[in-house]
Amino acid sequence: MEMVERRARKPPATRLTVADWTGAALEAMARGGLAAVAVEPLAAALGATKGSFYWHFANRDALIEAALQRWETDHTDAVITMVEAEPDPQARLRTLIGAVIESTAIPGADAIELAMLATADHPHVAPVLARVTQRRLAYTAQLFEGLGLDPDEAADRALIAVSTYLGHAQLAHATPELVPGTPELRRRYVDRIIGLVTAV
Amino acid sequence: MEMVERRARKPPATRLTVADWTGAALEAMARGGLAAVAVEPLAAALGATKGSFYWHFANRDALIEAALQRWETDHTDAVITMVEAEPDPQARLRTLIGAVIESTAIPGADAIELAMLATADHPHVAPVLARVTQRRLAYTAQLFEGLGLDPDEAADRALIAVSTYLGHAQLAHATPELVPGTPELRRRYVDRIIGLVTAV
DNA sequence: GGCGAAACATACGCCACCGTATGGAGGGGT
DNA sequence: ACCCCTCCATACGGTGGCGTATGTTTCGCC
Repeated sequence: MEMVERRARKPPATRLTVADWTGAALEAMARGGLAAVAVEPLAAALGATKGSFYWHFANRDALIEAALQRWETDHTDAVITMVEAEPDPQARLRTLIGAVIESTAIPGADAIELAMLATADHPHVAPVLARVTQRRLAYTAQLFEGLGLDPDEAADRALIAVSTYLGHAQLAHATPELVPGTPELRRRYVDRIIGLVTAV
Repeated sequence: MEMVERRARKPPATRLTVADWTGAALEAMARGGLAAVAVEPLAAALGATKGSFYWHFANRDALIEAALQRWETDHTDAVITMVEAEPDPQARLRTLIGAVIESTAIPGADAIELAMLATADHPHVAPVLARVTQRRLAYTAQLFEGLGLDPDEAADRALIAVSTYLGHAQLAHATPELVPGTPELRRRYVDRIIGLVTAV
């Protein structure tokens, strides 16, 4: 979430940077998915033309690759570092699950991630998705091991927990009316998830 | 899964029906998502031209609507009727979860559903998705109530169960290497899911 | 203050797809 | 046998996006 901010933002009237393009690409992806990462619309949104774009990038694919890479580095461990502030594994797990469930409640928060899941087949998306998921699973399993579970059981529960998050994100996006809508309901819901997923 | 089979299939050499077009649309959707439901490619795949298509349908949107409606009716309660064969609620829940998890292991089985989730914003997709999800949640909650849980708790657990399925389907599609790969591992995994989700 | 390169605009050809217009084939009914 | 209505092919114009080619500005720098 860095802010390079070379000059003005909306009507640049000045030169654009690679970060401007990747940033616009990620915004477009959040709104309309990978298909919305199109050169000419992005140029229009930035107040420029394709001439600018094709100086900074070889083609559309290069932009996609750069944007995804930026997302991965910007995004990785954003939650985890927050969770690590908690003392014991139990509290960490609650913070983690609470945070990710709550994130699905604020509209557009997981838009890029949902867009990537929607385009998981894409050759540039797949490896990013695999790495992020792998990291999440490993970290979550580690939390469960901290609760005293053996590695097998911890791995399975991590898979269940991550699946539950992904499915909830999907539901919150596709059918928000079928998902706990108030903070209190969500709190109760998170409590029940934790209760089930940490059951002895 | 009916087979109308008017005449020959691949090189029709005869007239096409609405079902031919919606069927081809669903196949294309399973392979390439909603974006792959394109008139001219479909016509080529059916050995016809656009002239045929625009006689049966007003436009591409009408085809999408018809295909989605067909999917919803063909698809609804396919699993549920199988589950209803089981005697007690406990066995029903196991059959249900086992079946849906196993379905994510056979490639392309949930392709259309994943494609719909990937395009949940589409005005024709959203209501279909909402209805199907609503039915699933209601049925799953009913199963949990059959186990003696009060409605609130049953609803929450149904949401958790459905979310877990959706997330698992997502993972199995995006990163199949991170998901239980053998029938034995999946059996153990399903057992653990059931153990957690039915915990007292 | 002029020069060269970096950054951008303009204009073009191309492709894939949508939708329309219009002209046939082909089979049923009488 | 004819006709008509169903079904389909052909041909066309239009749109949106990709990539290239080639000017044009703007800046750093000496």
